[in-house]
Amino acid sequence: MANEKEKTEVRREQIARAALDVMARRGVRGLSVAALARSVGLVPSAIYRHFPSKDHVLDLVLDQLREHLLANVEAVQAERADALEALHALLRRHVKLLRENQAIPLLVFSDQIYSGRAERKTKMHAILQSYLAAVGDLIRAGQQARSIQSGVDPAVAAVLFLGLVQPAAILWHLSEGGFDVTRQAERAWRIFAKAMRRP
Amino acid sequence: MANEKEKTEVRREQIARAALDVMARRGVRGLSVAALARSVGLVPSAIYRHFPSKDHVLDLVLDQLREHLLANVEAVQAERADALEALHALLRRHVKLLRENQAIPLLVFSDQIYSGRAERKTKMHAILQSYLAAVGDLIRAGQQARSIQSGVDPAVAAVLFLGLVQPAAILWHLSEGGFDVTRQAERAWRIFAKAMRRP
DNA sequence: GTCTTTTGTGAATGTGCGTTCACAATATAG
DNA sequence: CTATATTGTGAACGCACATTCACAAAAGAC
Repeated sequence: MANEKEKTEVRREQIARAALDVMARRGVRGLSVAALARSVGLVPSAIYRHFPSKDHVLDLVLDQLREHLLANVEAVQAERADALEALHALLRRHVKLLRENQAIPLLVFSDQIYSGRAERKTKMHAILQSYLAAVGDLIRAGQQARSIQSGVDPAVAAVLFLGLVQPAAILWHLSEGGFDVTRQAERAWRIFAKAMRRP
Repeated sequence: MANEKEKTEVRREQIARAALDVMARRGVRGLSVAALARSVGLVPSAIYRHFPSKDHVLDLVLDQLREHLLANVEAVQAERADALEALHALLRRHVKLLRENQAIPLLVFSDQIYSGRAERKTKMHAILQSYLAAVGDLIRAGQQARSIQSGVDPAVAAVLFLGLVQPAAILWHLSEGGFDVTRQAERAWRIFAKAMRRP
């Protein structure tokens, strides 16, 4: 079935990638070991050469997600001096990330997280926390640089920042791709920025 | 097992209620027919006296959700003249609804919706759409009454309104109830209202 | 080249769970 | 009070699916 043998490290990446693809097409529930293997061009049992269990595949996906999110934060910090502009750029990157990995919202909200092993719930929580902390720091920096109002609580605003995209992502899935997330995020940003910007 | 026989209409309500309870405790994946039956004090097969399938239980839960959401909108329309105050009251009711039915976010985001029968996904979409439409109408009314800025797109703001709560609800679940949704919603509202209110 | 390790295969196992069905108990109608 | 409909029970069926295992093939070491 496999065209050729591959090193485990290569396969692990392929499998994590395939997991996202399968979930994007068939939903989280549709991610069976069989479907996963088929998508990579392997036989179900071969998955276990590279992962001790299906759970560990999702763990790797989550690890990659965390790295991607934090890389986005670092990138916008490096390329934008103004905090509000950095946040705006981060929002665009966030939307791009979700558009290119449509399964992410499905996974993040899935009961694979909430009913699964407690460790995974903890891991997901940690990912969100570190992202929120980074966004909060960005906002705090903006307040010190006098470009963001000092009255807003950075932690509160960071959570609201997530809210600029989250409902839109849900709508995008419910509408089978008919809802324009990019447009919604851009317009919601204007509202958000209006309240954040210092007069 | 059952203390006594009950009419189907009573049982259906009990079962729908129990479904939310079980999901709140064990997650959506933990909602087995067995767990559901046990929670009502029945034997698994008895569920099928009142519902043709487990799917139909969730359908009823969704129907009740829609009614509850729309009832909230009508209530705040009746009790508040000012649109922004009505929206604020709606937010509080929304938070209360989620706090009293902790399983709602889990269900709404679950793959029971996204990987299940297409009809349920459609139904969920319709529920969200009608809620968003109602919120949009509220905002439009506020614009005509000159209490809300005319520059904002009501549809965009309605989606953002959902974003005031949605990430908070996720965090609440991830933190095992440690995150204060009410507080977050209240403070996020101030930011939101600042951008919406007419100067 | 031979030996060892790594990767892939196909069949089999076990389990959880939705659903069905024949039968029992209770309520309702006439 | 009797007949019928409604509701509840326990056992059994079947299916989807994660996981295991003995064996095969390719890669790497020496």
